[in-house]
Amino acid sequence: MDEKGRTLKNNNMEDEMDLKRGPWTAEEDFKLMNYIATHGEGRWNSLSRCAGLQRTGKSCRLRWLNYLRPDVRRGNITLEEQLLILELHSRWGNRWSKIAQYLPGRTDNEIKNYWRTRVQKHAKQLKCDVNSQQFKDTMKYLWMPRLVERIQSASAAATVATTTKTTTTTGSAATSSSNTTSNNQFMTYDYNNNSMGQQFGVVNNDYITPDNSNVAVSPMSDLTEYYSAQNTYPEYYSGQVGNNYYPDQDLVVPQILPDNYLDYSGLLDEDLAVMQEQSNLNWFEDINGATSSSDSLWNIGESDEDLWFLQDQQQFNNNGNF
DNA sequence: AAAAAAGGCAACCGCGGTCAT
DNA sequence: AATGACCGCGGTTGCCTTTTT
Repeated sequence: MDEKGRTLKNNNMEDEMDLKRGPWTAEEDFKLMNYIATHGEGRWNSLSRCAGLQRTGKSCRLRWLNYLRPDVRRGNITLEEQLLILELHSRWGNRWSKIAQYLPGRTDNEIKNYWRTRVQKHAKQLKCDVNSQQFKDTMKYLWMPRLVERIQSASAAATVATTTKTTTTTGSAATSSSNTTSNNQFMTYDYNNNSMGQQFGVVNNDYITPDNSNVAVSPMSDLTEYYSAQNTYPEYYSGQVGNNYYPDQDLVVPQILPDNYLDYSGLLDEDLAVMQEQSNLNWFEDINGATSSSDSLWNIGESDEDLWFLQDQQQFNNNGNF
């Protein structure tokens, strides 16, 4: 027993025997999947025994939830998912399980790993703590808006492709048309009007269901689904005249404003000024200096993802604004 | 080409909460 | 009410792969 009275060793006789640890074999996976297919999940310790597995119940549960479950989503974290993770983490911190509820098919483990590898890497490159205000500001004012931009342009490109494919218009006409009339205008991030919060940052429980155990994983992200929802539920959106969309005046979402709505509307020039003053801009200067030195941190594994960051920082240095 | 370092990720561990007896 | 088993969460570890030197 430990100091709190808990048993340190599991009393179950089965667990006294040699239990297998480490990576799962295909045969073990097969046993586990087969058993769950016929008997369902839960009661993991007895499940493990009955399935003929020399594993702890915990191990079986983990293997099932993080890997074998049919609705586990594979592949890279999408831009939309990245945006959601950053946003939800800013709100809830390391509540991985809670965050994972809003990313169907993604496990808390995966999100946690994403955070630890990708996000903390950026913090490291900026030579600041991942929990510091400085880094939070970087995420909020640089990273997330940039993600929105990238989502927007990717979406626009997809629309162009679709339009070109399904109409007989010329390529240039199709491009021009889609740039001004597609749903993607909804995604427009207006740096001057600072209206991002009204266009993204909305996690709508109507569209992102925490209980995804029986929901087929859509190839389309939930965020995208939400954005396109303005067509399905036009009553939530008003004031759109023709194809002209004016973010600040037109979007009306009070009825569905969710609990976890993240308000970016307060992002004003004054806020930026305060932010800059508080951080004394030292980190921007550091970045600027680093770019011209041979051991620039931006040279570390320079991918597209890292480059945009550099570009934004430089733009800020040059203009003093975004 | 080989060694070292870093990255990525699956799996494990301890803890606290809940449930069943 | 007390106890032990189970469950789920968040932190951490360790191994395999990839990148860098």
